[in-house]
Amino acid sequence: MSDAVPRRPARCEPEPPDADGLAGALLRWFDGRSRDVPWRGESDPYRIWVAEVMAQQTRIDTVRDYYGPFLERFPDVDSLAAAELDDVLKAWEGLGYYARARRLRAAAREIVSEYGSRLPEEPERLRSLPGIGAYTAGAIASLAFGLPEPAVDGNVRRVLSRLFDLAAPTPAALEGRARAILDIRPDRAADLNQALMDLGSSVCTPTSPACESCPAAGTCVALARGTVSERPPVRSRGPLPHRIVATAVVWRDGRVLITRRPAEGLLGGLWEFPGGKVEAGEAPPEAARRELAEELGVEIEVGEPLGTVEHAYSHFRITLHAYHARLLAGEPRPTAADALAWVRPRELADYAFPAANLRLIERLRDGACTPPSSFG
DNA sequence: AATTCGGGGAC
DNA sequence: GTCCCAGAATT
Repeated sequence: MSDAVPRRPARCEPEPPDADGLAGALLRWFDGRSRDVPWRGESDPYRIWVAEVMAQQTRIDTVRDYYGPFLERFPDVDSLAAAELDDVLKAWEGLGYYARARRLRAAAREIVSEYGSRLPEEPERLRSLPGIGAYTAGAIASLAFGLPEPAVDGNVRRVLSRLFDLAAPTPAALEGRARAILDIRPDRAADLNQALMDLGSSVCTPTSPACESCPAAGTCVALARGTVSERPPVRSRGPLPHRIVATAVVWRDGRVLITRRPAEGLLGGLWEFPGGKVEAGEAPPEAARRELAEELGVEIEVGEPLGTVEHAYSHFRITLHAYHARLLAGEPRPTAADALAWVRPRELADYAFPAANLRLIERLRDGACTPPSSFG
């Protein structure tokens, strides 16, 4: 792969970083650092796999809060494979990207049935499992099995883009550069991968990187050329769409109605209070009545507001208007949702909810878990 | 190559 | 407010 080899520089440009010296510099720097990622020191491939999936697009400090409890709940591949999806999602509640939890469980079942409950070592086989892409396959192969496989995450992409001053590198090009570094010390591939990631998160940061204290500053082409702030390029996004949503907390005999979202798609498999989009020119209570009629086939009376929640997702933001309500006619049947349940307020803690709904549940608890007197 | 898919922390 | 995070899957 020709991309793996740095091109010869034009005259009067800095020497290209030689992978040889670079690997040594990275390892010396890495060896002197405190090791604080939650799975550092782990040798169980299962536990490393769980950590890497949790870490996808998620900060380490966030993963830290979920990692221990998840492993306590699901200590090995077999326990995860045998678990109900609802229970896995509950352990994932608040982490986001809930397809990860569904795929993690699906992959566990495949590992049990196809691999005798042991993760395969080969990157290609890892890559074929649900939820394991190029990065995670390389991370597991190197961290758990010691193979010299690249693991290019967002940090490494930024570090390599700067070290080699690459304006728009393809994934294959980045993996080639990473592999060239690993091949110098294949015996320490895991440490080199982690050094590149750690460097990106602590020194070679997106804005105001600490180049003066970077172990690779001497061979960084972008630093020499003054292009660090342009590597990698930022692509600006447009303004976030804004959705206004109305939801109903329907009470009956001291229980509230919740519905489960379809497994696929946004917030797949999570529970929520039923409701939907407020159409133009529509008042939120009116929207709540219409949505429950359409989705559950019931007529409701909308009562006093429970509160309003603002919440931002990656690609849009919502304003959530919630109201106490009660049934007037009909027995709810899930059509858009794939299940429903009547639960006591304190039992809500047993179900996995999106963050915005958790804010509503908080308010229910502040209200002593009781409906307005008129809805008792 | 572009989109979808969460949530939160840093700035 | 914007950006980005130890990305994967789909189109």
